[in-house]
Amino acid sequence: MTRITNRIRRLRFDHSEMTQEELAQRAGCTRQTIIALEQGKYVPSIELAFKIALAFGVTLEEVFQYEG
Amino acid sequence: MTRITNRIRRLRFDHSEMTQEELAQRAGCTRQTIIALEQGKYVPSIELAFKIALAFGVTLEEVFQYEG
DNA sequence: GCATAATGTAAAGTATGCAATACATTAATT
DNA sequence: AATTAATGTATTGCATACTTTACATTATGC
Repeated sequence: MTRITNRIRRLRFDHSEMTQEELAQRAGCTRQTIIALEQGKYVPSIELAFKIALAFGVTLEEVFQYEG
Repeated sequence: MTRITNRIRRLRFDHSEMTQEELAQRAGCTRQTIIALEQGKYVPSIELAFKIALAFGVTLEEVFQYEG
């Protein structure tokens, strides 16, 4: 019932097809976490959300959206 | 060891001294959660962070900062 | 066909966000 | 001084983010 969506998978491919592994390393989390996030299995903490946005060089809102 | 800070308390006073109770109601959480957040006792979920930003009418980054 | 890279699935354990409840303290007003 | 509003402290409990480890599947290239 969360209202948070993300564009991680799309952003990965927009960024020269960055692999899940590489994104995980850049964001300082495990590959499993990236997989789960892409599949919408859970919503990241704010800290991880910021790190992922940083890994892509975009703002948090460009990666994660709140569907009010 | 989290690197997340917030400006909730300042924003409350910038918004006609909104009380913790009123902010809690607008954000859909309890007053205890607002208190704990202001005291830096924990970091909110992304969902709550978005709701708080909405309550103030600002972006998430204007409320929460990642100290890289 | 085989090797390798990329992605996916599964399960167990730790840490913590947040609610809920109850009580204490500090203004501010009359 | 007494009342009320605002803020703070403390505790219990549940849900879930995230890690770790291990194994399975699906490309892609030689």
